[in-house]
Amino acid sequence: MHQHIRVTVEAVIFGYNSRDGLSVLLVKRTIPPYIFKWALPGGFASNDEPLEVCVKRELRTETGISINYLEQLYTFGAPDRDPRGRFLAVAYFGLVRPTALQTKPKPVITSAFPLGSVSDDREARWCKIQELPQLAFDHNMIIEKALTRLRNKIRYEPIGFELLDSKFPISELEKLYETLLARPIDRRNFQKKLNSLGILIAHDEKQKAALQGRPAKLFSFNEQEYSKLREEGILFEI
Amino acid sequence: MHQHIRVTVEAVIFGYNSRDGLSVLLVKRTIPPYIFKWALPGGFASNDEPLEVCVKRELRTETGISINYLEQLYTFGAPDRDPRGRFLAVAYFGLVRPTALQTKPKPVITSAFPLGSVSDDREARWCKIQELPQLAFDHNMIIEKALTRLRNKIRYEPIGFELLDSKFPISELEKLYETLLARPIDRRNFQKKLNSLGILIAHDEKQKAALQGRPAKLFSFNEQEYSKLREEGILFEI
DNA sequence: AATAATTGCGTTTATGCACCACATTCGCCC
DNA sequence: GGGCGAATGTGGTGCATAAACGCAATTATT
Repeated sequence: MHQHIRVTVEAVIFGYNSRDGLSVLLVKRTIPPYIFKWALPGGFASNDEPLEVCVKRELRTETGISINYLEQLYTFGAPDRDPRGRFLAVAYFGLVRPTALQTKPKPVITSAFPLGSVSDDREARWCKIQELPQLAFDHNMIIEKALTRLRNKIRYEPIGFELLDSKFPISELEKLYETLLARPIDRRNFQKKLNSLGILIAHDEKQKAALQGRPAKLFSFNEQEYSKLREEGILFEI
Repeated sequence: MHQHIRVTVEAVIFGYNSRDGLSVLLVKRTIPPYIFKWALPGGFASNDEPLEVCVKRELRTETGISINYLEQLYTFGAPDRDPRGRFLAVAYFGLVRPTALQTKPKPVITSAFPLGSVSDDREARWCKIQELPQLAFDHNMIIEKALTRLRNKIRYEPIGFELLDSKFPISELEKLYETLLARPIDRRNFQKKLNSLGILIAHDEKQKAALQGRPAKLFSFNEQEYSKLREEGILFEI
């Protein structure tokens, strides 16, 4: 008997800012099944492209978002996960900087919505992780898996930086970790740890427009130093 | 244009003993492409089964090995990874106990061979990871990925136990970790750590047939206690 | 009975983490 | 301008845990 399995790629894209916490990028479906339901951006895999290229293309056309980090998450293949028949979903997991969060994600097909407008027929949006609606297919489960991966991975790989602007105050990084790990972190020990690792580059600039209090120094992630440490077997751990 | 992507499942099955170190289960291909080359056990995904069920079935029919732990590893989808056309390989990652390593893996496929027969033209075997030949397709790369996963995972999840007999001396576990992490571990601290976690059950039995030296007490993994600790947020770390 | 090998348990030293104290630098208000 | 609130930068201390090391106990071998 001949094999008949179709393949889609899906993307769980996380964004973060200190006001809203963690958000996920969603698109509204325009065709059945699950028409008008929110879903993960994604679509059919093409016959000749690498899977990762497919995801990036779908993301670009469906949301116009430029991603900062992308890795494969998991392949979902339950026989009944799609009413149309047997579908594999190769899910990816991505991160964007806060600047991408501020701009409204918009399909490139339609002309741009004015920034900040909230129209009911919009087709892509950021949704806070705590406020996720019921999504199409098994997409809630996919996000759950991506969240678990994110929470585990930031503890031993420096991917948290990918969720912040390239220059950031340490307190921002700390708040990010507190949000994701759901536990308080000692400000001073956190700073001391990062300083002793030497994977931060201090800048002369200072944070502008702090709401109140002393403006913080800005830092950026020292990728060179990190890969050097990695080779020496010293690992990042929070 | 219509999508035409076929799907296979592949399994990287690891076995361990203190004499040979880590080994991988291989099967010899009997059809082109790569005919007579060694490859990972696997095959076409069926239309209506969950992927994991497919892998287990293929493993049973191709090698007769009973596996002890199985999880999804990664989906390989480079457009040129199979000369026959576009193929996705959903790779799984599994572990067996040493008893499975001692018995020669044998295909149960054809009715031509009686079940227990061990013919010289056998098509499945264990291969030490240091002695891997060039395999069919991208299977060397798949094993590389599985190895990385194994080495990382044993550090924070108790899957090392799945590579040992259900009752084992602590020194066996320690040697396993030394082999996989490729660094020496202090015997006494290792033992203390496991004892303080309380995830080992001590047995009255002692190791039989030690080559020399004092026979060691036998222990087994306390799954109940481990899942209890897990719920309390205390995690396993070596 | 001496020796080698390996296990089991204890002691000391170093490191990391929770917690405290205080100076510094900004905005804001009087 | 000076005091105040709020947040950042930097130093330090005590405790718990991990790393490093010592040594006796148990077995096979000779």
